[in-house]
Amino acid sequence: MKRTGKKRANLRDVAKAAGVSVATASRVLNTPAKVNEETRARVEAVIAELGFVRSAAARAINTGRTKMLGALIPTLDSDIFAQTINAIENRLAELGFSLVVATTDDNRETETRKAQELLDIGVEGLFLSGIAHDEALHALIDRTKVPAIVISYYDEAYHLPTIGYDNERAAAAAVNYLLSLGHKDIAVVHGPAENNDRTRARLAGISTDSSDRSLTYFETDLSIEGGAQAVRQSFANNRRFDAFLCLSDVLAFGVIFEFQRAGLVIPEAVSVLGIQDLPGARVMTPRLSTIRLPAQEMGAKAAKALAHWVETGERPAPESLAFELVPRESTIRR
Amino acid sequence: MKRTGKKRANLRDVAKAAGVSVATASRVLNTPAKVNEETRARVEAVIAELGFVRSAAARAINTGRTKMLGALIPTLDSDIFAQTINAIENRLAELGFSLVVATTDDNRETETRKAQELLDIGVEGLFLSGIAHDEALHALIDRTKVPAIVISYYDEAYHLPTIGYDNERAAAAAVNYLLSLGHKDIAVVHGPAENNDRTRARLAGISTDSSDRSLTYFETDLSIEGGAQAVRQSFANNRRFDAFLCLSDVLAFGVIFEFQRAGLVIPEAVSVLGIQDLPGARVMTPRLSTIRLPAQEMGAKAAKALAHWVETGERPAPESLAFELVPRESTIRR
DNA sequence: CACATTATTGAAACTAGTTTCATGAGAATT
DNA sequence: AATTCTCATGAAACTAGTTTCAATAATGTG
Repeated sequence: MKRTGKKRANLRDVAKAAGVSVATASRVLNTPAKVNEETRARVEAVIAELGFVRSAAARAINTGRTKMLGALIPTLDSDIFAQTINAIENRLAELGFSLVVATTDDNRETETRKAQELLDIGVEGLFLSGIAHDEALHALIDRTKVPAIVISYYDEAYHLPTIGYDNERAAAAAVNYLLSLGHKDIAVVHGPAENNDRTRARLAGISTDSSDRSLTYFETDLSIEGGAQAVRQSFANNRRFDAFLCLSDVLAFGVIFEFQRAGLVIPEAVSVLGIQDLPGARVMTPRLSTIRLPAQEMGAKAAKALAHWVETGERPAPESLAFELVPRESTIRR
Repeated sequence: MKRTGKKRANLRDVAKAAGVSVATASRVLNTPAKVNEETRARVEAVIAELGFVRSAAARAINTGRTKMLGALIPTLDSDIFAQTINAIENRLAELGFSLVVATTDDNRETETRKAQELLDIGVEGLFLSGIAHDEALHALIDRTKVPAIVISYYDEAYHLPTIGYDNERAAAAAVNYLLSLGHKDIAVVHGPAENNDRTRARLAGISTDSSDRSLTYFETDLSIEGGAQAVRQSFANNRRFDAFLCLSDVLAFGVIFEFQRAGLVIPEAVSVLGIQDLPGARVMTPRLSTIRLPAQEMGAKAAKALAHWVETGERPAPESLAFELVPRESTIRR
């Protein structure tokens, strides 16, 4: 182990320099009201002088508190989680918690491993994305009893509290809107369904039980480029649709860009509908019609709920956040 | 404080149950080779049975290691940092470190406060964005001697190692490219300069010492909407330009969308150049010409450098990452 | 002025591990 | 057979704090 010159000052050093006991020095840090004003001033002066920083580890060992929470998310390299994580971090900072992020690449083993690592470093609670997880992760949560809440998903019946929107109903609202506009022949563009329960729930929401409509599925990368690819594939198949229902705004961006590249005008040539309402959606040309998911609100509520759970031991109730159809310029009646 | 039923098993419990000393139990965890095979098996069985998880805090208190690093970034709610942070987290995970993120809103006091909090919870190193920081933050870093490296910025002379690109030269390359295309009357769109040294460095790189060119500045929000606003303002002033130089891709997106809204065709009506090369840049229509900044590479290198510094005490050398002009469809010779 | 109450403070125990040092048992060397 | 060495192990010290308990000192009450 390295030893960078003189070691850091600890509470004993402070106590000695201030001529008090470690107990009193500790009190200055934790319950200053219980310490005589003069003594407190003296100790505080020494603390400043020595540049004393109390060890979080030693503190945690006694109180059992680390004030850290962990978030397991598929990736940070995507607008989709940015708002949520940002909102979580902001709210958590207000509540005095720190956020440790870990990305899973939508891989369940990775998720379980990283969850274990987060617990190892002492996080007091976990944010999970969606409800598809390894059995081992469930076992880990059961065994350690660590508070864990699920975001981006709402399912009242799930064994962990979920705070999110109902992906299935959001997707259903999306198709219904397109149907209400008279679209019959719809292309559905979605990201990988295999390991992504949010995508699966959305797919479930647009079930094709009626015969007066046709749904054609394009599974692609969950990215702008992925959306563009889906359109290129439809061109290659020489297939025209009334509308493109994109299960995520990023896909819709790619779809629109690719149609524009082909010289086609949205929404006259085809209606395009997204889900999410990313910041770019209302600025792009044409402005993207979409189902707005309250990412920010979700992050804030999830942060508050998990912090409260950790603080009080009271398990929060699941919360369903309302999504909202935001019709803009990329959809038109047919 | 809460007491959730029976408390968690600790090493003493394990030792007692296995009929060994805590020293031996500790050895099973840390230096299993030094323990007799039978004894080890017995202890391991007890560990599994009791569901023992060693406390990271107690461990950290002894070793002084938390294996956590902190990142201070302006915001997570922006594509700009997503790639970098994602790359950092990925690389760090490989190296056995966890990442704690803290957002600063480009506010220096917030940054200093959160830096202190990160140190309080025991991070062993810090990632900072850019070189504009509070004096108090510098003092904190000096005092605690915590390894800290700066990303998104390259300045060999800076008192902390910088790993990033030369914002000034990147911006210079951008103007020079526009000038080389014959553009004389250029609108420069940039985000808030006040608290953002990257923006300031980029502005410095496009100094207007020559008289055969004109630069008109639009300071706006660093967002897609901000870019759109700049264009609306230029319309309101009835002002036409040869080109829009956007000091960030997000601004360029907004600029292009707003021109398209006005029915103008890019690049025929006006050239638009960005800086960054976000994922959407090469997919949008028209594909955005930009200066590519190696965000991913930067994140990976920064992660490696800081981890190495923390592990070995060897301060890394500053690294300048090459930016690259990526001419695409949004610029044209005039 | 005697007694009760409150405010300060320190010694020591305690948190959950790691690590040093000493000891005893075998094994290897001379 | 005596000595040396290695291996396995435990006791106790140590990390850096918090907290309990007891002991003063100071103040208030009757």
